[in-house]
Amino acid sequence: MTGYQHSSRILVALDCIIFGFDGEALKLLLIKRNFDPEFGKWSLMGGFLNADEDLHDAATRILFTLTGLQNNYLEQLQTFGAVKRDPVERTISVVYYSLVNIDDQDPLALKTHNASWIDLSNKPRLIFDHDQMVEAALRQLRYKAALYPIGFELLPEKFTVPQLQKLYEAIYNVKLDRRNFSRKIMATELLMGTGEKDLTSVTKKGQLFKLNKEKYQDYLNGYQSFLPEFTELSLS
Amino acid sequence: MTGYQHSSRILVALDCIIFGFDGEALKLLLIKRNFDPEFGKWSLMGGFLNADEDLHDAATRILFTLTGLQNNYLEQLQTFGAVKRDPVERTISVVYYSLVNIDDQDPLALKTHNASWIDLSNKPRLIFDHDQMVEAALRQLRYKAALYPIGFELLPEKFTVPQLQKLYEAIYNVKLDRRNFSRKIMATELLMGTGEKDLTSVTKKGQLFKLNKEKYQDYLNGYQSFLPEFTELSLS
DNA sequence: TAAAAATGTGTATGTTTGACACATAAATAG
DNA sequence: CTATTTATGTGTCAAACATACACATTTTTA
Repeated sequence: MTGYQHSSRILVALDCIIFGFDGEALKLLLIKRNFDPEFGKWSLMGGFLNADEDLHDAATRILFTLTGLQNNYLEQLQTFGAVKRDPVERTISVVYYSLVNIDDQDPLALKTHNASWIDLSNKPRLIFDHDQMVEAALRQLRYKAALYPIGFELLPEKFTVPQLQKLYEAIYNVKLDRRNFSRKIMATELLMGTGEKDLTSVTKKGQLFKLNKEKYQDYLNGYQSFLPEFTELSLS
Repeated sequence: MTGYQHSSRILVALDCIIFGFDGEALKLLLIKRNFDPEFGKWSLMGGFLNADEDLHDAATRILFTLTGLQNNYLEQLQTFGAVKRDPVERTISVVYYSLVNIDDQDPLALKTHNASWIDLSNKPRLIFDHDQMVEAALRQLRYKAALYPIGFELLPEKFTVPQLQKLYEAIYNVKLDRRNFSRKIMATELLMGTGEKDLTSVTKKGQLFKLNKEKYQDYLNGYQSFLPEFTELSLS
């Protein structure tokens, strides 16, 4: 609601949780701060909302600054607004999370911002309430990836079924049965065979697939759900 | 992220989507504005964030102002931040949604604010981007009610199984099979029989149940999901 | 070249969902 | 007050799905 007598104006920040996948584990793009406040500590990438900028545009800008990427999956997560969350000044932070292909981003931009990809399992303590943000983002990723096939945003354009399985095992931190997983994925009709084989990766077997874009859109639009039984794994 | 050179401070509003259930249909508590701007039009209840106030506390305050209720289910939904969403001044709005027992609230507070319960199906056009907010809230309610038994927040303390079924039919806008629904609900072990029968409502039959608080907590904590097959209905 | 590991396809079993039958209790119409 | 209609409570069955596991083939490694 708006239009009431104005209360005080408040600083609006954005923070981005950036997920990647290296074939084995889920990774986060984190910053070792070479600026104040909290110099030397780890944090998420963030920035402030400009007065003439849409919220989503601001998130896109911040993501672009760090990765050089522009067309990634980017979704608003939640807004954190405890009074003392930032000890320096009262600031609320609108948090976004993004899924990127870890191989695509700009290494120079990473170096400039002193950023690196960290295994989720090795995550250092982050400043302020950033740990809570990451926790919430992981929960949201787990929920969303169960109903929509957004996991593909973390993979290269072409990938094998076992690669995809490893991704889902990393997201949900479970071991899955190869045969059942394959059958289920194939039933979605989301994959199109390329005829090629994977010659690049360490494991040089397995047929390469890519996404069927139309089917993919159908799933994103919610005409059917992706792996609904995974919602069970999304809880807690 | 915080601690960068400050950009401009921005007005932070909150808007509340308040859901109720009258035994037949899902309802929204809406305001016919008797103040500017947009005098005479319908909107959500809202207000501004104070500088010394946690975000969630502000939402609680706004909900209390309108309903006189304090311990309702209240969850943050999303933050709306398009530059021109409020034509008067740049304002971002953090949106919360709440589930209340429609019989519990303070009729005086409603009158004071010119608020009334409106059937979701009869919702008038709302100001600004409030229609989008309602749409997002309904989607979130549908998702959440599938995995967690939060629907009970909309019912009185004691209720019958058919009442509960009507609620879920209203939330998901579907017709459900009485026998299958009953079986499934009973399997959750969430209901405790009171031995009483419903003598108050129009329909004077059916055993009255109340929530098993411990089981309820287990479900809220995500140790198991509530009606997972409903996630299918949450999509789109 | 042989052994080990990863891959692709297939089958059987238990559980869950969704469609439907029947009996009983309560409300309504005459 | 009684008959009819409506709402409620419990049960059964078949189809769909999830899970567990077997086997043959290909690729990698020793």
